[in-house]
Amino acid sequence: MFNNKELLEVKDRILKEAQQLFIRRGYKGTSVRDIAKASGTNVAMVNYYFQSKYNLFEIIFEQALDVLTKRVFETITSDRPIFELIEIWIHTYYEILFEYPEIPTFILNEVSLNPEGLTQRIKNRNPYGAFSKVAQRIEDEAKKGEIRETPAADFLLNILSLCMFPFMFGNLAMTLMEIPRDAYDELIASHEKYVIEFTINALKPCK
Amino acid sequence: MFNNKELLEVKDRILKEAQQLFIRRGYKGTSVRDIAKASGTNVAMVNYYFQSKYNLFEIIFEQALDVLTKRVFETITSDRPIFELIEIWIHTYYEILFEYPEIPTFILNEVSLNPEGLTQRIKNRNPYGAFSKVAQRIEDEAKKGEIRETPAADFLLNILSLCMFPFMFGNLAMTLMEIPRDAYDELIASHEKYVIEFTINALKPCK
DNA sequence: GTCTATAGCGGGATAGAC
DNA sequence: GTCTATCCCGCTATAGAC
Repeated sequence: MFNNKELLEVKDRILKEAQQLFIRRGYKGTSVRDIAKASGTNVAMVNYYFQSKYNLFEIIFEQALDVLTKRVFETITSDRPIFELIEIWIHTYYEILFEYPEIPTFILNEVSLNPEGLTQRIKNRNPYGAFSKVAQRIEDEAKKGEIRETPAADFLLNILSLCMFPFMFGNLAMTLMEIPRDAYDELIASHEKYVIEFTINALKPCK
Repeated sequence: MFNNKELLEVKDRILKEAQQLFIRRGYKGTSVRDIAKASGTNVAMVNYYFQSKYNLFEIIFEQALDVLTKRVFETITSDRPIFELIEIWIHTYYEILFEYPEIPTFILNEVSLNPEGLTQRIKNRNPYGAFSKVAQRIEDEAKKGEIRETPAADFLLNILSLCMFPFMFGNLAMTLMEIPRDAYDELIASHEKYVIEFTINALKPCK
């Protein structure tokens, strides 16, 4: 509901269009004028509701962090069998990124352009909590002989790499291969299965 | 040699500082005034030698592409044994990115902000040539039973993911873990070894 | 709450003196 | 080749009428 632009309150229309523009064109590449025009209002309204461009940007940035972290944190702290957990973990990332493919590029890029201002916002979410639980899990499974000896931090980084990079590479890949969005989506969907298989093969001991 | 700023010609000083600034702050985040000041000259000189900001940017962008592609293309078309080739392939990426860690973020970000203008420049390099040779190689080795059945495109994407993402993630990781550049460099160096092991384990059939 | 008008700054580019 | 001065534009933010 409320897909109709006209039915949304001005404030929400601004938020919605700001999200599109900031994520696609970045902070520097987006002007308050662009946001005002896209949401069918004017510059004064944007500042009336959000005080400043940067303040509006911070709200969008936090929303993007939510998308990338909330569901995944829930998923990886569950008590499923280890290979099932890994499969669902990867699948959750692909499902999220299928819907919001530009978010990893957006976040990493804005953080690298403005580290002082933005990293604290990520730290506030305490990502260590969720990840240390996974680390413990990996250690236990290795002791049981279910998986190979595996440094948890390196493994975590591999999962992030294998899930995020294909979407960050998407724009480039599509134009290089001269295929439209749909076709790349299909490639990505089959890539997900390969990534799961690849990861599980890498972890499984050869008995 | 010529490390001393004063000994370089004005044109080369501008190129050098423009590289730093464009790669670190992006096209939109860098002004011609910044470049002029950093190279100890003025705006008029930058335009005298390079006509426009965008023209100068294109030169820097091409240089960045060179860094990321030239050595790797040579490496992966060699006739080494397959596992040795994979090890050297990954190692080459890590060696390059150790020296220029910001380049993948820079390229992917600028392409996503300006796809029409920049992707043609990548296509011109004909990356298919090198990659199709690797694809053939993977197919042959799978037939011989040296490695598992492996879709070449997916495998290539995994290699890119596992090599590039850790550097793109670097800025964020460093501030999250509250460690300085040196410490992250050490983590990356040991991560390289894990990535090689991980990849080879994923490929090796369990005999 | 909404809008027009404008202040005030920083951007890219160039004219023209030397 | 080099530099100063300047044009003109687009940006963020706000004042003030309604």
